[in-house]
Amino acid sequence: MVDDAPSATGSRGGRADSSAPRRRTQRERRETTIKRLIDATIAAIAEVGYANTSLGVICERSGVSRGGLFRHFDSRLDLMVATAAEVGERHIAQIRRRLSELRDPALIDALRLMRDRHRARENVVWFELMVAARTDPDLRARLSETGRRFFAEVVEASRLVPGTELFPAEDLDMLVTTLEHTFDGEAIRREIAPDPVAEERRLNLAAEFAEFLLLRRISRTHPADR
Amino acid sequence: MVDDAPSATGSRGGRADSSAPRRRTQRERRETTIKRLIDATIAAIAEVGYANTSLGVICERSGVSRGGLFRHFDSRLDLMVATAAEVGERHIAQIRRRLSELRDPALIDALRLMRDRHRARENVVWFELMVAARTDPDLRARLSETGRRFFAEVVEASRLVPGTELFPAEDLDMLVTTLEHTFDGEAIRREIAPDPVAEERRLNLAAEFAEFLLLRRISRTHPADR
DNA sequence: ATGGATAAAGACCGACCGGTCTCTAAGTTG
DNA sequence: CAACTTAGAGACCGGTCGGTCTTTATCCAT
Repeated sequence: MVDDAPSATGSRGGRADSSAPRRRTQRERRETTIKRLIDATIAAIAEVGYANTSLGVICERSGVSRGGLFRHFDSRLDLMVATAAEVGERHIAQIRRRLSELRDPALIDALRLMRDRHRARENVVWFELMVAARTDPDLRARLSETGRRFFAEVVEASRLVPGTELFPAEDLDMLVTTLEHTFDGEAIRREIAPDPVAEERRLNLAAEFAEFLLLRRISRTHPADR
Repeated sequence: MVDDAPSATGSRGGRADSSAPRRRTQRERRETTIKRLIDATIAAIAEVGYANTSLGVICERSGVSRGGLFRHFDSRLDLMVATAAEVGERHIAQIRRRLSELRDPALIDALRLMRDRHRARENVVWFELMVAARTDPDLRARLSETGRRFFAEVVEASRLVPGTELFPAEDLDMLVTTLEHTFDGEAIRREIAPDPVAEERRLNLAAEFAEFLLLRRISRTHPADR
């Protein structure tokens, strides 16, 4: 029994020992633990899938015990729902950030960005959760609220791409959703049957087609030559 | 101990008792059991998903015991692979059959048929298996062989649609694959956020995209006005 | 009929699952 | 400091999982 260190009364006084586990508030403890749990859940779902992401692997990866987990989440489902919300937010944030980094992006750039984002961890996890929700009524019920908001935000974010202002909301919604499906499907299939040539062709043709739709809109809005 | 019925020597002689379990060859026994197992697996995956389709539920639904199952399949994985092959064949067969029922179908009819097929059991099961394969190396390895053949056959079947002869192989392949992704994604999302209006609109968009590809090709082959 | 092979049944096994419970550690409040 | 609350640890539980094994039914060849 060493009972070392003068029991750390010195939170004040600026002790030089920086390696000692700094004192944290309850709120900090709580939040970092929750973050570690959700991060571990995201990583696990991306790597081994929703079904194989057991509480055991989550605890192992996060370094949090079962007791710690159940302090913050009442059930596995609750943790999964929180994870869904988190990946949704990150996905949107990433899209907005990268889109604004590109100044005045061409359609093809925006599409490529979208495709890349759909191959990224956040969206893969969201996809896994969606697929799991199809056959899990509880998850489906909880996810549908999150889902509708998420879907709407994706469309909203797409408004950052120049040219989209020409589309009425309903058209843009349908178009963006279709692209999401396309890139989701591509991301899955390339795990089994990769086809980089077709991927590139698909991207280019999607851009051309979108361009075509835009031009058509313009010529209808301004029936120029007559 | 009743020891009823004269031990059924009378396979010959046309006994009127039709409810007695007719005598079957080993081959018949084997094949019907296998069929019952695979049918049960298909139904279970469609209803409760790949992960929840345990051997227990398969045995329950099929009325076959564990012993019976393991006589014909060495592992759950083997059964799943066989199931994948079966749904693949059925999917293709259905497409071909329905496509040939429509005499000279318009593009939009073919697309609607395709969409319906992607909502049907066979394709949903195939989709579940694909998603599971992403995070299950064994399943992925076994499915990739089946998959490539299956994907090729889908494209081949699409040649039955009038007009497709105008497409070069690479364009048609890309187009059909894109449509598959689109309808797969739509089929999943409508479980959480159904949107029938957008679905109909999307169908038209798909038709327009196909026509766009054609026009584009023609205008390049015959650089008309100059 | 009889002996041998194949088909099917179901009890059984260790591993792992989600969730509970008890106890200790750490922060908070007076 | 002491009393109290919150955070976290980890042994533990009943249930289910994929897979094995022994036993019985059925078909086939002779």
